[in-house]
This record gives sequence, structure tokens and C-alpha cells, in this order.
Amino acid sequence: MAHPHMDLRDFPETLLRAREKRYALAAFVHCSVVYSGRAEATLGRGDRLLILKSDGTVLIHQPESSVPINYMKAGSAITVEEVEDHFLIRVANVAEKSALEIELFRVYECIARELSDGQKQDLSGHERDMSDWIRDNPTSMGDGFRPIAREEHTDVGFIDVFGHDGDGGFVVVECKRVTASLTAVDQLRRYVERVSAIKGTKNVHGILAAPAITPNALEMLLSYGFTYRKVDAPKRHLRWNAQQKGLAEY
Amino acid sequence: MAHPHMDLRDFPETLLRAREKRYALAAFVHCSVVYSGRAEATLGRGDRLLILKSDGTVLIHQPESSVPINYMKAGSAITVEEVEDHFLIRVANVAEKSALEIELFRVYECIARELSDGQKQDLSGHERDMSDWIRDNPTSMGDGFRPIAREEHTDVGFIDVFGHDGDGGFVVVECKRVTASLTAVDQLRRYVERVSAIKGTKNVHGILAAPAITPNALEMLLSYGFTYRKVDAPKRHLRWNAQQKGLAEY
DNA sequence: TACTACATCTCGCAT
DNA sequence: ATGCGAGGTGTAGTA
Repeated sequence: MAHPHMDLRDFPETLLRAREKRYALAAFVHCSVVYSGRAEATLGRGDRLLILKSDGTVLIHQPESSVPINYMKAGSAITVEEVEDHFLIRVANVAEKSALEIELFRVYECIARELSDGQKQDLSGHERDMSDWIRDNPTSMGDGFRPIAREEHTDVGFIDVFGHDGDGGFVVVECKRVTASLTAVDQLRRYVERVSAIKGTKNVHGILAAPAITPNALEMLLSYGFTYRKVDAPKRHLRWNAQQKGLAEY
Repeated sequence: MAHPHMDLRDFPETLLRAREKRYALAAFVHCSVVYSGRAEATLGRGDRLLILKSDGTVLIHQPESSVPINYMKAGSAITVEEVEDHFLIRVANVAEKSALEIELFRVYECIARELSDGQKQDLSGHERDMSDWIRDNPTSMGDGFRPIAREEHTDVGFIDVFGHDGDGGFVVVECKRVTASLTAVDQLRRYVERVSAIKGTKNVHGILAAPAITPNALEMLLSYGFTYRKVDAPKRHLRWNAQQKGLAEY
């Protein structure tokens, strides 16, 4: 499995060929990086994983951490040129007005290949599932709650679930699939105020539906006269629970 | 540069060895994926780039797009076992209560290597740079503004720049490095209200400092009696501008 | 550990 | 193109 270290001189050819053939490329390299665009950043020399995709995506990963230390999004133009004793990879994205320069001092190993994949991820457990569930189980938001609309762009805007209470008033429900914090309360308040203004009534109640809420958020919520309802996002942890016992051995 | 296709049977050994030696591993593979944790997700068979890092990070990249289609964060446990005609990589993260299963049908190419990198990125142009600049250029927020604290956890909380106006009142400045939207106004309002409550005065003015602001956000801001000040994040586009003319050729 | 806010956030969706 | 909000957001800083 050990590949011989690549001759640095061969890399430009390899890169250009990969680009031409629309291959993906992955290489362990020794490099330094400069980014300029939405911010300015420099990164000194070190060993990294360099990834180039056929769509113009560029990723630079350090040996640890799940996020790339540098990246350029799809649509970037990639060039390589010789500079003294090393190579310079220039990546430019006109739409993003950003540029990345990779000074390449060593290429330890490199693979390049055409990849074929038309699959899309099928995902469940998002916020939309929660608002669906609430619409179908309205009593979970209190007796008398009658939902009118769910996640639609009505005249009141982006409201997760909107409805009547049993008493002539309106109800705005904001769903969070994770612990609700201060920003969720801000958001709910803004929606409630917008509905109040549009409907011309102060009889608008806010409900925050989430599996949990932080103490400060709850305090703020209650100070506005709003209500917290504990609701878990549907379908979560199916396989996790199935695997639970097997984890002890790790 | 063409590596022979790897025999699938050799992969478990390669993976275990890489884990043991704390190597990073990158491979072009044909696989399907199931994720379970904060949500539930499945991804059918396709060609992808699989990355394993020594810290337990796992990334699965499709041929396009800059974000991984699946990932597990550092600290994950990784095992591999034979299942009929293919292999199953199990990734489990106890802290995150999440699990990933990769059904591996083919390994086209694979590289594994120890990576050494102690560098940290030096980045400028973030929000902190803006609040620094405002503190050092207080008149940009209006005559009479005298900053007291910047981005410190005082009794008033997380406020970017906090100070006096020239007239016995308080000023709260919220900075955004990009176009300010409704959420930024929410945030500023929350801070202003908190300061009002703590200081026991209604004489608290809110200023939103950003390179731009959306129309709705500006309307909402003004309705609260707050002020917008146009401020660009410092140091931006240095190299971008330098490269501008060279981009025409891409 | 929990809470908070930033991020070169990214992405999708609607206007 | 811009505005807006979700995200398996991730990450850093702090109590």
C-alpha cells in the first residue's frame, strides 16, 4: 500500500490532467496557504490533505478537525505554475470575489480519479417534520388550538405554524428541533409582533415548541407572556438506540 | 500516477493499520451510507472520497460540492467488519449520540500517511476586528460617543461595543461583518433592553454597524429608534484587488 | 458541561 | 441577485 513519494515536478501535469478529465484529486502535501476574499488569512507550512473536485471545489484539511482549514467553493478556476523551488496553485472565484494561493513544497502521495455518483441523501427529522406533526396534533399546543397554515409564505411571513386559539385570538408557533435559545425567542417575538401589526390586534399568543429550552430563553419567553411546549423532533435516534449496547465496547 | 485498483479484502488491514499508526487516510470508494443521530439519513450507492483522520474524524465527499455529504466529528470510534460480499465501516460517537454506517463495495484507490502540522491560521477581517476599529475610531458612531468596553463579558453581557453618548445616556453597538438582517436587529434590541433593565434607564441608544443592511432590517431598526452606521470590516480584499486584473484570463 | 454568538458559515427557497 | 431562515450546522470563548 505504500506509494513512493511523488516527484514534485510531476504534480502540475497530474493536476492539469485531472482537471481536464474532470477527475477528483486527493493528495497529502506540504504547503502554505493564503486566502483573500471575505476575510484575509494566512497559514504557515505544514502537512495537509489537499482535495480538488471537478466542479472547481478546493479543500485543504489539516491532520485533525472535521472542517477544512481553507476552502474554495465550486466554480473556482485553478491554475498551477512553477515558482523557484516550489509550485504555486492559484484558485480564483470571480462570483465570490475570493482567491486562494497554495504554495506547494512537497507532494507525498496523490490519487486522482473520475467519480460517478448521482445519489441524493434522504433525510428525516428536520424542523419541517416537527411543524407537520404539530399541525396534525394541534392539541399538543393547548386545547382549542386550530392551525390554519404551516410553513407557508403568507401575509405574515415565515411562520412555522399559524392558527387560532379557541377564543378569537391568533397563535404563532415557532419550532426548534434542538434546544431553543435566546435567538429563538427573538424570532418568535418578531413574528408575534408582525402578526399583531398585520391583523391589527394585540390578541396574538406566541408558543415556542422545542425539545428543550435554555434557562435564559425560558425567562425571556415568559416575560413576554409566551409559552414553551416540549416537543421532540420525530424519528430521531432510530439506529442510534439500536446500536446503543454495542457501543460499550469502544 | 495510476495506482492499481486495490483489492477490497486488503482494505480492513489498511484501515486498521492507519488507525493504529495515527495516519490520515483518503480513498476513492464505492459505498452507501446510513446516518443516525441528530437526524436520520440514508445515501444510496455511489463513488465518493472517504477520509479518515487520526482524531476520529470521518468525511464522505461526493464528486461535487464543497461540503461533505456525511461526516462524523473528532472522537468517533471506527471499526470495520466483513459482511457477505462487502465491508461495513461503523463509526460511532458517544458524546454526539450519533452513528454512521458505511457499506463499502469497492476501493478504487487509497493513500494513508502520517501528517505533521502545528500551524494555526492567522485570520483578519472578522467581527472582532470591526469592534476594535470602532473602539479606536469612536467618532464613526457619532459625535460624543465614548466607548467603555469592547466584546467583554460585563454585567450587560455579550455586547460588541458599549459606551456613553455625550449626554448621560448609554450606547450599545452591534457589529456585523456582512449585510445586517432582521436577526441582527433582534439581537441589538435584546441587548438594548438588557442594558436598560440593568442600568435602570430608558436612555439607551442602539447602533447597528455593518457594511450594509437589508431594507426590512433598516425599517425595523428605525422603528425602534436605533441607528445604522455603515462600517466595512477592516483589511478586506487586499490580495483580491491585487489579483483582479489577472482574473480576466480564467 | 451548558450557553452564547460568530462563521470566508453553507444551503435551499421564495421574491 | 437578494432576503430570509434552517442546519446532523461547527467552533471558540466563557461561566
